[in-house]
Amino acid sequence: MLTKYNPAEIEKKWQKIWDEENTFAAENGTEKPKFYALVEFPYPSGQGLHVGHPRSYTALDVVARKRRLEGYNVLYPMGWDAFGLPTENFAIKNHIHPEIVTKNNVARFKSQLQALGLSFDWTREINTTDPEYYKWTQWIFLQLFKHGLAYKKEMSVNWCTSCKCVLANEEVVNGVCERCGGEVVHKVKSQWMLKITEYAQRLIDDLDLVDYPERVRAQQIHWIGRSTGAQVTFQTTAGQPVEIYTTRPDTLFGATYMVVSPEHPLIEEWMKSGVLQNIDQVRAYQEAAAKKSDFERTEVAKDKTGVKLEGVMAINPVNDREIPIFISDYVLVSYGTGAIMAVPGHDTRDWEFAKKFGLPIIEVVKGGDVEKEAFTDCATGIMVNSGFLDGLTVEEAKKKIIAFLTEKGIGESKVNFKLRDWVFSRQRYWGEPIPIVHCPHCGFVPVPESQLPVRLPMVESYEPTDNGESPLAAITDWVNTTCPVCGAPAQRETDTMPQWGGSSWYFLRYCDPHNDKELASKEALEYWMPVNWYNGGMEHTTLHLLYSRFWHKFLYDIGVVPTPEPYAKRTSHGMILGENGEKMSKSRGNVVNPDDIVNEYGADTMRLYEMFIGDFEKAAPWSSASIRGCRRFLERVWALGESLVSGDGVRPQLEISVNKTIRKVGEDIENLKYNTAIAAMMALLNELCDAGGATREEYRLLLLLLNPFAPHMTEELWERMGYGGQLAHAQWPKYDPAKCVEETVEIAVQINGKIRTRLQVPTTAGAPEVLALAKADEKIAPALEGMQLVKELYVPGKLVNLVVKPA
RNA sequence: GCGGAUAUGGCGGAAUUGGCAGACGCGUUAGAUUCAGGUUCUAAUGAGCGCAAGCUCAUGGAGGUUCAAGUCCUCUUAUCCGCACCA
Repeated sequence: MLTKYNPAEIEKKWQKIWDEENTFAAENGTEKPKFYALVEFPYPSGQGLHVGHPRSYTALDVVARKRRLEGYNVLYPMGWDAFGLPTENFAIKNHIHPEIVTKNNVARFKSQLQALGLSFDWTREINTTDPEYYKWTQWIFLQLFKHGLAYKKEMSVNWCTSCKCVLANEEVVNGVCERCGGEVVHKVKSQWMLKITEYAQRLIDDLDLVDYPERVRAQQIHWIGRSTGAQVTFQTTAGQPVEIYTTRPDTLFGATYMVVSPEHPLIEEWMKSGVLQNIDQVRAYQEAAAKKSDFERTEVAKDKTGVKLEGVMAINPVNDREIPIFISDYVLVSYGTGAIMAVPGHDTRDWEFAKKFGLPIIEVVKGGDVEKEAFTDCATGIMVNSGFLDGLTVEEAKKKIIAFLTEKGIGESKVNFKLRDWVFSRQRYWGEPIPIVHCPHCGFVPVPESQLPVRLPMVESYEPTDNGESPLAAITDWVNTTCPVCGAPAQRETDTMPQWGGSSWYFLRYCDPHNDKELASKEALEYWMPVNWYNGGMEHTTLHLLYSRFWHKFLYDIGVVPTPEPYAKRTSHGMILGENGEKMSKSRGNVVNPDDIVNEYGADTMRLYEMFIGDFEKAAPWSSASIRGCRRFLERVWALGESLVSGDGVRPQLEISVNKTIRKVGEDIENLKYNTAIAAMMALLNELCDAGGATREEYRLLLLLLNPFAPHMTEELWERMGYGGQLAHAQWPKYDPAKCVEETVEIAVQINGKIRTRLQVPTTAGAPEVLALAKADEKIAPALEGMQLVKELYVPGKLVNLVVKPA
């Protein structure tokens, strides 16, 4: 063969062949076992591919390629999550239509991905901005609407002043916009909402049905934030009762005041009815609270503020004591009932507030010093100053008080979630139009399914407006329509969906991407779902991952999909950092462009390096020095093929190494341990070189093992060596467990836990035999002289430990 | 503050149920080859002591359990990620 390894040439060659032959196309409706591998489809940004993308894509490509060799029908698809703000902003700035921008970006991304030799089934490529795709995104929205899970609500929302757009709670990070870092303020707007809260419990419970990493599980559970407590009714001197929520109903006797959020609706009533005496003061506080941005609100979270409501008192239902009512922004209108009973003795926030406003602090659980700080540790305490609860433990008191409240009809046990409903409206152009018509007579009317998709109108200007209206609102001949029910003049909904819409079900579309009758056929879904292995970033844990589980559960409930969960197994890769250990970013100047790496070293080296860089689940800094080691390894593999040694099959002295490597590479790939799988292949290569070269069969096995990582090079060598057919259609090698065991093992011999010598013993030797050998050893025997043998241990295949003491 | 994780050579990282710490790679050093340089090959490479056989110390820190601890327990420090007035 005697040619130099030239990745540029052979990579192009094989990419062309794979493309022309559709080598990696998945088949619907075969008898073969299926395997559905999925990676998060990218947002085709203007910057092109990042070196972080291939880490995830290559990892599952390795799995997908291995599964194919193992005889599976593999679905490993790719597509584009192409709606979104950066495209729209770029389009506005450069006066190019977002559709064109998207097309260009997709073309660039696709060629970059293809240059990496990823075995995606490109016949199933999808694009969320394709009307044939978003038709079904809209269809799902209509089903949600018809089942009462999509509703419109006047509410205070997060408004990004820079994007000029509403954000979901999940999109607000540290009080600023997750995407652009812009200031987020509150704005009261009428918004489409999705009732994800209806699924809160199931989104927690069904985590037991799937295989997710602990950190993902924990983060989702924490985000959903279930708590159990009680809702209790407090009467007031003004007449109207106030409902409060507490997780500590046992401390009810210690409630010395009440706090309601500044937005609590009862305040308006008390103003109107005239019972409230300090209206001006209360108004001023409400306005100040409303004006604060999310950022300020979290910044100044330390110091408690508030105003007492003069003229109205609440009545503690267990002892009929009148207690004052305050408003304070430490109570959130959106959680629980927007009102709390304050127990300063046993809640830190209440304690701070009570100290500041000079309110009484009553100890109701013994064990702390409530004058010094709130005693919140409820596990140990015994109830005091609590009437009929005195002497009980906290747990007993909780049960007893809830029984008491329930019997009197003034309270009940109650579960609350931190999870809020999903704000689903965006006031931007480049998104799926929400398929609803506003009719003055009929209200919100769904667009008939036969009229889907509601296409985005082609327009000249799609700039966001300062008044908070969608740019679509200005396109009157699109907005004005007729009511599908009564035929009267009506108007289209002008808000669009958030980017999370299209990505909440895309994995279903891959099963049957060209279906124009359904989002995917029943047969296709039953065959392919659930996704067997889904890899993606941690940043999507509380956004995409939660949203898509919610949509999927809904679709399951209405009989569209066959599984309660979309993804059987989820894994998460670590980030690839810049060479300086910091996150890669343009401003830090540490960005590595994958194109440059492919050009300089080839795609196979790039793939191999990204899999070898470190623990797959952890962040790892890029190293331009280390990547050379990967290229060197491939060159050595190449060179090994040039001088095969004669011999049939695997030579006896290499049988064990070869079998062990086959086992290790296979197992490591399944366990996300790509780095050690590669290390094992490197070790085998070293051994083959030490043995003077590889036989034809040994080399063939090495190429098979390496193929998922370096598919082009191994395919080329497979052809040159004439192993027959294409490697892509070959069979993954099997190992013989009997041949993974050496004939002799090296045993460490310790005296009192310190290693004295090493011994070769037959693998089959039993404990007495090995111990006898050890004790007779020339290094060990003298050391045992005059000592008393207290204990002798033999760990099979590992070590002997002789415990001695002076006789 | 709460939740999750991490800490091992100069660097990235290995290490089944507790059982020989540092696999594999990078880097470095020496030598060989080629030479304009890179490439390639061989050897060495945790630290300290020793001519050597060898010894001692080493997995963020301090204790503990154990014949045996990177691994288990307690405390502690640092870093990263997520959440954060959620009653």
